[in-house]
Amino acid sequence: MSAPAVRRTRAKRGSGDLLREEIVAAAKRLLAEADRADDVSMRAVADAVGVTTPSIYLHFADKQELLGAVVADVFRELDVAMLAAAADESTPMARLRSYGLAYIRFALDHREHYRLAMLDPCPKPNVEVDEVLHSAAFSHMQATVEECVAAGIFQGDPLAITFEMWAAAHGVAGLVIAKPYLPFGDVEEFADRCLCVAALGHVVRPLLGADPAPEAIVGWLARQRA
Amino acid sequence: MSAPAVRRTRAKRGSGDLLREEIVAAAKRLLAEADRADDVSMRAVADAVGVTTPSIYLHFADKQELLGAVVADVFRELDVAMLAAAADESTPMARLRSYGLAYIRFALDHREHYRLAMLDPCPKPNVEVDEVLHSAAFSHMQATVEECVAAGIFQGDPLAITFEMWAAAHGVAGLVIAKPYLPFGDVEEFADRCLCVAALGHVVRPLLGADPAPEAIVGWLARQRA
DNA sequence: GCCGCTAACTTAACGCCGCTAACTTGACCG
DNA sequence: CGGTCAAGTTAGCGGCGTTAAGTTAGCGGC
Repeated sequence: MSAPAVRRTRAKRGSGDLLREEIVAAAKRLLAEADRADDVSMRAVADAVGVTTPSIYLHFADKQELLGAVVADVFRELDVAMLAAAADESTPMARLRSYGLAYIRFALDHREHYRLAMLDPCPKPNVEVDEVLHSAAFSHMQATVEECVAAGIFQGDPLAITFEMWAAAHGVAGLVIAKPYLPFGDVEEFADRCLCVAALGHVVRPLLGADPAPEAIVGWLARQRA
Repeated sequence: MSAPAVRRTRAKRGSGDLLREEIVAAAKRLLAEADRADDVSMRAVADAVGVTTPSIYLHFADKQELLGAVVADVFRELDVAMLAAAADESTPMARLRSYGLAYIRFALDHREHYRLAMLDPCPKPNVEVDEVLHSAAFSHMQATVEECVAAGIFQGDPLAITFEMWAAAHGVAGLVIAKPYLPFGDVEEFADRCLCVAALGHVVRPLLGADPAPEAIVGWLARQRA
């Protein structure tokens, strides 16, 4: 296992970026196999590519940057997954639900990548990952929230509402990833309930005034029942 | 800094547990100062206590167990904080809100500890931490949710609802910890909105039937306005 | 009073890690 | 054909978690 699996042939003069892609690919594979990020060492990645460790540093400043590139690469698929999930939905609310479910499913299908992207210490914010997340998950969510606002289903600042929906989805993903042994029951249903509750909350809140106190909620409920 | 700060005197025959507490205390302090868990090394902890590194392994199997003990220790305060926050609230809904806000505030005030407890890889689930979390945060939440169900404010399985509320609170905490530079605005208000929306969602959901489809929600809203 | 036992440590070291400095090789250009 | 410089390599530093084996100090028993 420690012997260099296969010695690559040196890259042609012009293109050292070739190696860069090979490194990312190898790291991506190793990260998917391992279940902890620090089990993937620079030495292991180099070995998988068939190159010595310091060569990696010709293409990435440090390990964080390499992992950032890997995670960004994985999360580019999220865009596709979310669009595909919502392709058949015709109403904004249905799309919002599909987006949320797809987001959570993606997170659970790529736990280590999600952890690196969304659950890790952030000495310096990982620009590449954040860009991908923004352009994929976030922008779809935001656009759909804006549709909901335009349709009068939601009221308020779309950006704030998007963050709130994101927090709801992230909460489900994070909780299930961190504590998978808790009795959530079927995870997909759990996720659906959480998202549904969040969406419902946003729908109802305007009916109660801007910032409803707990008592106001109970009072409203009583009037509803009457 | 590398010289042993102060050499402790050897513990008496009966009580080696004395050192255990000193180690936890030192690790707790170092962890609060550092802002990444792996910046706290076993060597640094040993040095702070005034002992050599292997001595730690007389009391803890490995680093994870030590950090687990530290985190559990910190989270014992969460119980107090949550009770204090809700002390003046007289209705279940108000308590639920206070609990949630206190939980999020605690998480943000102890980011690294919260990360270790709730955002980290879980090769083996950290029993001690989970016990503390369960006996503090979770049991209060659950009891209050049960009150809400008893009062007819919520409907459904209290355990499931508690998990859903926990996911909401965890989502806010996790998102703000991971991406503090995003424009959430005032964090306390953001948290309050998220929790309010989740609670509202749970209040309203029974009015729409068991598992409302997106269109059902929109339809219900239209009827409400009429 | 000293003796052996063992709890409470220490010393020394292993193998891994991320990362760097300094050297070598080989493809291309004139 | 020889110089240049990108694309690697070899060697190694300091730090990490962890372990094996040795040492020291308190305490019960004779």
